[in-house]
Amino acid sequence: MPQRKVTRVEERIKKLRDQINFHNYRYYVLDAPVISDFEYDRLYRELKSLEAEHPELVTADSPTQRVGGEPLDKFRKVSHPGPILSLGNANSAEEVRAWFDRIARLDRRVASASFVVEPKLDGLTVVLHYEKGIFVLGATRGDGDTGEDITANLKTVKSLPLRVPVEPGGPQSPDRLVVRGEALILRAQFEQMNRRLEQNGEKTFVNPRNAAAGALRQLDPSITARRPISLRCYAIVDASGGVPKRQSAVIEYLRDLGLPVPEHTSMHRTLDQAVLEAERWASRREELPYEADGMVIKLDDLELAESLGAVGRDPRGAIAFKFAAQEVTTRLVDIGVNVGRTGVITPYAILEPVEVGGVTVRQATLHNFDFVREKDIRVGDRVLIKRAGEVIPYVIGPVREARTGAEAPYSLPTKCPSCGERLEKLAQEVAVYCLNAACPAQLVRNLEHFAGRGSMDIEGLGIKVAELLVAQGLVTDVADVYSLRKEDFLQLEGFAEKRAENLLAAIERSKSQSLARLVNALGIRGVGEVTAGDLARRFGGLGALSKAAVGDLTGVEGIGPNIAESIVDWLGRGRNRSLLGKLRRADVWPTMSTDQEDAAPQKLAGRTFVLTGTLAGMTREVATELIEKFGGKVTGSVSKKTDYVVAGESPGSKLAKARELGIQVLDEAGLRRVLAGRGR
DNA sequence: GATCCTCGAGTTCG
DNA sequence: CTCGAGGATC
Repeated sequence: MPQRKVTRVEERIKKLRDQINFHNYRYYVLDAPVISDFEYDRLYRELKSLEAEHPELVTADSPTQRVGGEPLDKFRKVSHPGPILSLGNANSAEEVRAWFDRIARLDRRVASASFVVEPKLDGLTVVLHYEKGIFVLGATRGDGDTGEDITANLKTVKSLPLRVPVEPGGPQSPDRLVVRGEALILRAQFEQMNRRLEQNGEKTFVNPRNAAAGALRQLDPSITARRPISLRCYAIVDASGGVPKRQSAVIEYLRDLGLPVPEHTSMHRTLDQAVLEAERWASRREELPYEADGMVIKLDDLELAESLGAVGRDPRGAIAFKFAAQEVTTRLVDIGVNVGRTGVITPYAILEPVEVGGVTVRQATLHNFDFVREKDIRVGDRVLIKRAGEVIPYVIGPVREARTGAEAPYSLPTKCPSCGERLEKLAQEVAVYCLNAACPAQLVRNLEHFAGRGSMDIEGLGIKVAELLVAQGLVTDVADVYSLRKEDFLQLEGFAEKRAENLLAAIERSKSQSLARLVNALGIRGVGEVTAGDLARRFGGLGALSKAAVGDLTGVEGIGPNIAESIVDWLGRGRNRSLLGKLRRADVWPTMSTDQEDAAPQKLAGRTFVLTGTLAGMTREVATELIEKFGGKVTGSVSKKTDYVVAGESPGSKLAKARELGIQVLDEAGLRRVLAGRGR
């Protein structure tokens, strides 16, 4: 080979690679890009075309080589330079202190040691090899001694630098540097990915961990490249030169080399402070950008940690303070069915009781029968239960690997569990219905709804009492509550003088509820609080409403042909006409004058509010009332049309959405200012 | 006709 | 809170 001089093309290629690597780092590691996506694309395309013209200049660390190479037959085995250890677990602060006492007895220096606390990332452990600063090999953890070579897949991970240091001028990497990291998918990206998969009718992933692990074990790297894998590095496994001897310095050193490191690591002078920090995160785990199953407490002094040795695979110098599990498996004992107030039949899971996120779960909804069929959930299965930030636990799906073969596919119920009527599946609907208008289960749910908070608000009439009243035959439709007498209640289980009197008084009070609430209370399909309010304003009374035709109803905002049809259908049924008659005779017949509500100046007219979180000085109901009093509107979800989002304590996803859409966020004081007409 | 928005309905444990 | 579906809007 004749000696070549460095050509202009070569220089340009090198410059482009440096720039692209730098911008990758800004974008994927620091999350702070300095150029637009458009400019980035331009650089990338230029490099790509130069490399196409000069294939001899393509190198392994070129950013264009992230996706490349042919699918593999299988992964090559790789020996790790040292054992990739796991971690001992502690499930409580006491267990952490016990760990500390044990190691303090082994070495007196522990007593005055500092600790680093970092999230215990729930992803796939990877081992990354850099030779002379170039990424040459990436492996899975495997059994801790030997892993699999997944270099091609890891190269598609954008936050993994193909060369370190990324920026010149920082610390230099030793000739050989092997780091330990975690490949994972950020929560936000996981959700985005699943939404996209769902839209395309593809199978979604159960959780970020499985998705990440699955993606990295693909033999075809182009599949991996389509998954939004991220990386966090937190330890040095091996190095040929001097590297920091303290964990806190290691993190900083890795960060300075341009490697992504975990967010929210912290240093503590005492164990107590470290434990406090770990406990603090236990209740705020949702704020971490990725899933973590605990916090790791490590001795900052790595030489001291090393000298303590290990118990089996668990090094003594660190411990994982586990969060209460938010994802567990348990046995599906049976599938039960509920009857809703509209007659919809919904399945629910009866589970072997299991702790999830600090509470014992025995039951969980299965949404609808399509869900059961799609996930192929069978009685006897082990199922994965999740109870994330929300309170409500739900079944994610069966663990197919744990099947014994005895589990039979679930078949739809054919009869109503309450009245035995044949169930019908209406055309074009997911739901299965019990169409028996006199079905006792439906009546119970109807009565519960009628007495509920957004309806007639009868205190003391919940589902238990509703069940008793229906079972005793004291109530055959919701209007019957107004003809109940004290003696009726006294024959019910758990009722004595006082309770009967209280309930009767509550029923009496409910007679003066507004027309809007009464319309809502009737439980007409498709008519809820909002629509009931619209109907009340439009018709002013039940008399006028019951004479309405489809054409009159579709004139009301928010009511289209379907709901109009549903209302007319409800009004036309004999039992409902008799129900209305009973209400009238009981003098439960409110009216609403059209101009009654316009007392306050309508200064918020046309403005839409969304409430999230808990307000300190007022309940959400009060806030809603106030906003509506001034002509404003309160809706449940944030959209472009939302004017204000009012955020209280521990707000939900709506706050994030508001930020995303650039909608003004008010705190409680801000809401008061707006209500008072000051500021905006 | 497609997309965006809003409403309704169902939901668990302590 | 989240989903699905009905309704409104472009």
